[in-house]
Amino acid sequence: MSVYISRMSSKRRRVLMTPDARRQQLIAAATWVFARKGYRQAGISDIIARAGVARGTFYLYFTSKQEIFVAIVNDIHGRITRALAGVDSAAALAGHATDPQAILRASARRWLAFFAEHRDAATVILKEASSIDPRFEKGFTELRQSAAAFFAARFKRLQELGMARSSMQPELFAHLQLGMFDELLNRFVLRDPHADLDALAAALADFEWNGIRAH
Amino acid sequence: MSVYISRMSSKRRRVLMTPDARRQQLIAAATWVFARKGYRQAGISDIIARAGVARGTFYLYFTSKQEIFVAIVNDIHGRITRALAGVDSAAALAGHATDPQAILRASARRWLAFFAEHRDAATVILKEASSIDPRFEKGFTELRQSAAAFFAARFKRLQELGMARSSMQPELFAHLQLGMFDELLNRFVLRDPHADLDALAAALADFEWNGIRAH
Amino acid sequence: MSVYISRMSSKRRRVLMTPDARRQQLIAAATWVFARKGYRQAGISDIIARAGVARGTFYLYFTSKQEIFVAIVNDIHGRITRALAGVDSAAALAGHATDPQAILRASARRWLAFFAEHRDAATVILKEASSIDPRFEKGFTELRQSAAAFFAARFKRLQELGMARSSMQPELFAHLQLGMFDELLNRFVLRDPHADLDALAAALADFEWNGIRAH
Amino acid sequence: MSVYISRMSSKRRRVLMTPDARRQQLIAAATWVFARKGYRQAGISDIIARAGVARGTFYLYFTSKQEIFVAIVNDIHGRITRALAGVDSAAALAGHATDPQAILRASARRWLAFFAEHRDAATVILKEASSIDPRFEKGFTELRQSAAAFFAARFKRLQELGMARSSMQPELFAHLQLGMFDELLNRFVLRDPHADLDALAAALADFEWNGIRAH
DNA sequence: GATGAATGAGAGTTCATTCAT
DNA sequence: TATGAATGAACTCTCATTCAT
Repeated sequence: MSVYISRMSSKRRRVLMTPDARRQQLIAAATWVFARKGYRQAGISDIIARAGVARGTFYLYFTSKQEIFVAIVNDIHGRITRALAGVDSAAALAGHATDPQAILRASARRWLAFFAEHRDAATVILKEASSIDPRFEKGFTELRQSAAAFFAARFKRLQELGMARSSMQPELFAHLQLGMFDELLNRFVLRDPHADLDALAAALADFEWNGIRAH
Repeated sequence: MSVYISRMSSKRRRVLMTPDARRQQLIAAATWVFARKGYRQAGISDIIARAGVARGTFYLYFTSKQEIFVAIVNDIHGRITRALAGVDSAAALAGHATDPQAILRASARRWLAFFAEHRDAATVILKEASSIDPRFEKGFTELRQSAAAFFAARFKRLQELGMARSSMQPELFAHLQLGMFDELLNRFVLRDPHADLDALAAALADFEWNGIRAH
Repeated sequence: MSVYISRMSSKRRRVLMTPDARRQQLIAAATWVFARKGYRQAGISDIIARAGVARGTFYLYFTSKQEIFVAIVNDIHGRITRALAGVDSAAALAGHATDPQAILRASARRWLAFFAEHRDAATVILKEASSIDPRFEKGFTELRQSAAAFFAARFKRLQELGMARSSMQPELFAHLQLGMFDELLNRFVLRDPHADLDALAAALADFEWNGIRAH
Repeated sequence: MSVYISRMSSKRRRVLMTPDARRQQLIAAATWVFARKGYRQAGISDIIARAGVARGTFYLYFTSKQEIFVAIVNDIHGRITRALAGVDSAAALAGHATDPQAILRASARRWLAFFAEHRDAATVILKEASSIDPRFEKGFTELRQSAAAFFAARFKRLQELGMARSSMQPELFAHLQLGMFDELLNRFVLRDPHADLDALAAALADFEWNGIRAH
């Protein structure tokens, strides 16, 4: 029965695209699939079904499932790196240079927005980052390292300006911040398209700046 | 090839155990395996090899790979629940009731120690918690919920005592705390058997209590 | 439609065998298949269909198609080596020690009979020996080397006894003999179960001994 | 990846050729490829890469991979047929008409030289001749038949002249000769561009004429 | 004519699960 | 109860062939 159904629905119309466009299309499809099924659970079948191409087409652009995954991670890494460059200068330009908490808030807001915009890619990263597959270890480590280094550097600047306590280790703080981001993304942002990013960013910055003590 | 080897060297001695003991033995083996390979990478072969049991025996105790995974999560959930009951009272008993930061520190210290003691189980949880598999969603959600609720409740008590700022939402704080815990465990505790738990707990409590502002 | 047919005819009865027996059965099936289809053309499907086992069963005994091929070649190599040991002594025992042509004839007869008995294996060797696949190069080279060395050694003995011309290089003669054997097998023996091996062996020995000159 | 490389470096210049020239070019490329990789290992990709032609172009000249293979075999068959016509007359012209061994030697020398000159084509024939593929059976059988018939006819002439023993069957001798040729080509000529063809031809003729008996 | 992106049947392989012993 | 040989659906990947440009 399913044989007949597939026979009827198949006979795909051949659609030609430039290699670059097809590649991007496949990366998009794979991101979508990986975000929903996870790397191992997802099959090439899912990806090509989503992209609407034949099996062989996939292997015209990527030599393996692994390769497209790396391509996705690199793609995101690139976007993040580019975004990173803009975050601080943008925050500074916003004229809050003298208000650290405002800087923290603006920065957090931008990060949350960035991942909200790249929901699927962010999901892939968060879901698979802890996967044990050693073939991907490198990509994820670099990604996380980049972020941690960025946060640590910014914190150090605050310390040098005498604004942040010098008793706090920058690297440790960077990781705590990463952990909080992960959780906020996982819990609130990625699950809810209408999450109030402003409120989350404000609360986070407030906590980071003041702690929980009632002064 | 390996067939011959096993035939020659093993010829497993039938070790009789009570059903409960067998079950526990299998859960322990599976925990060890899942922690190292991840749920999907790990095969039944790995588990039975570690347990020293035949293939069929596994299915005498668990109807599927999925089921033993759920059993592991439930097992841990139980341990955590039991541990949770002791954490606060223990902290209180320690006589720091009047020093909130000390309470936070002692509590964090206990949590870190708990997971350090259950390294493999903790690894399984952290690695697979973000797995998308909806069959596991429930177990993980409950686990996390339990922890979040516990943290939120404690924070609320601090607020009621006028020790913590009332502008901070308990639920949000609970999640931030969870995120920081995850990261500390992942980055420092689970990777390093000799991690300095005291220092980590102290730093965490200090940050939670004071934030990063230079007062 | 074929779906239904296969559904009806499938549901294989599960037949248990000892690993050794199953292994031999698979080697036999693969030899049969490779002899008829050639290594690359033949699929695992053909082998398991012939053996009447499931796909997975094959991989229980061989890790790859390549491996079972090597197993076949080794199997034959072993048989040949064992046969080689018997050929000459047997020929000598036959009491023809003083009649070189009779020795050549008896030896040829035995060789032809050996390959006639292992028709499929012989076919595999002859068909695939010239295959370019470098993964099999070694096995075949050894096989051929063994045979060539054996022939060369025997010829040298004849020379030392003053029975064979010393102007003929043993190694070259060994190869010429191999070439003739190949052709006889290919043309006459392997294609025709009723080939007159006595006649072929006699003609070959006659030619080797006397050449074609009318004395 | 290679996609980018080829895009950047190639952008193939449309080289216009007459259909016949294209066809020959493709046959040459395929011969080269098949000789090195074997029929099944070789891909259309290899052939078009060697020919510097697009995928579709190949199918403009040959309807299938199989067809170009047949074309190669026919091509060689034609060359051999043409060469055959010249061999004997040439040998005769050389004035050795009265010395049968010299005729054998000269003939062998010419054959060896012919295949040495068409090394790749010869390799293809020898490697694939034993391929089981029934689609190619015909071509190879004809090829071999032609050669065998030629050798048999010449031998018969020697017999009629009373120079060769009449007890030797011409057809059998023809095949023995073919077998020896195959082996010499395979072992010595095709592997070594500097093989001493004179020596090989002399040794072969000597053996054929005199056998191995010490007279 | 010529191109090369696209196709999809079919290959080899894996592994959770079953069942004869 | 315990065993481990056997199963087969599902997976990743290949490549001769097609066809829109």
